Amino acid sequence: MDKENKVREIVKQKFTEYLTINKCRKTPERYAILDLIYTEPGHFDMDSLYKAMTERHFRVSRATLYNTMQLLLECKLVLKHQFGKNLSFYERAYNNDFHHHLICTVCNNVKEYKDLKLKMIIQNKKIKQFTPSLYNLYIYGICNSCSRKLKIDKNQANKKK
Amino acid sequence: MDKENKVREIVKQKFTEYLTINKCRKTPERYAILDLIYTEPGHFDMDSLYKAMTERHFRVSRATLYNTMQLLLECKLVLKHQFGKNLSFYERAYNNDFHHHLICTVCNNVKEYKDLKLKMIIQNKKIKQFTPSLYNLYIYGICNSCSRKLKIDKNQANKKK
DNA sequence: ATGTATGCAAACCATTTGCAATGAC
DNA sequence: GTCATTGCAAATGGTTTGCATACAT
Repeated sequence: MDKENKVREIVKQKFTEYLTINKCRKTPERYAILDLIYTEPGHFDMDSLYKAMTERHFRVSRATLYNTMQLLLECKLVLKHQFGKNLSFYERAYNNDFHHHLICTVCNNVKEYKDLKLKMIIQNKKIKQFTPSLYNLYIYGICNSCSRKLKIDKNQANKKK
Repeated sequence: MDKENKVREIVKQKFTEYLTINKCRKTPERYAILDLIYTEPGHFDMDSLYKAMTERHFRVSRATLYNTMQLLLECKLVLKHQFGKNLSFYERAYNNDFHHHLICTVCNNVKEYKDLKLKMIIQNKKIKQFTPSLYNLYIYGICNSCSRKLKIDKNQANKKK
């Protein structure tokens, strides 16, 4: 069994545990959604997940998607993000190297940014009167390809003068 | 002139500069919104801002509120946050000590968390192929008053056994 | 058998948009 | 006088909800 399949088995077990403890039913829809989420890394939104489910010939209602996502957030198998826009993004949480996020304010692209040292510093912070469970660091700015384009635009504007 | 009034004068000047450079009109609505935002510290959402404007007997449409907020975000006089919920929060940016955010996942309260050392570490990070302009650190967890309540609930559950 | 979870469609609600009227320049 | 900005009301679009049906237990 390759590593990816092993991960999918493990998260399935974890999900089963969670559903059992919380007296929730183990429906095929819930497992199908979890499985799809763990077939590909990276961020996704609800609409693309909905379409991907359909492509897999396992159509579920949007209501069920949201319901299941809520469970997956609660048992920390999925993380949720909101990068300034009015749209939520999600990503798998298990076996996904924790990373921060770089968001380009020009093209809206999101890049992962891994910094183990920074991660440790934030995680080891002792905070008064608060018990942290997870955190998100979003760094906004301009990515290289956008800043290159902006430079070219600027040069062309100067030439015209 | 007290300090608060001075700050309001300065941000007004900064806004005027921005509007001039970008050839936008200097409407009373825009200045009234900026002024209101800078009369009180802390986070606010659009609805409370809308109501506060009305209370001040300066009613503006929601469209204008959103329009103006966009300008204020662009000239960095206001910061925008999304704490997991489907609602945006804002806060003044000028003369507001930069801070991180602690979000209680039980009561949804948001607390400011100031840590100068952490701030400096994050701000001084050199990131490859990316030019950062601002960042948000959101720490999710359970606040003290909620964890106290949870403990009491747990004890009462045990007594019943 | 019981009641939770599903699909569907309608409702919700923050935000955006189109357009006529206003007013900054 | 011109055209950006406003207010209004309608539209948008992601998310939630209510309810009858299906199905996990």
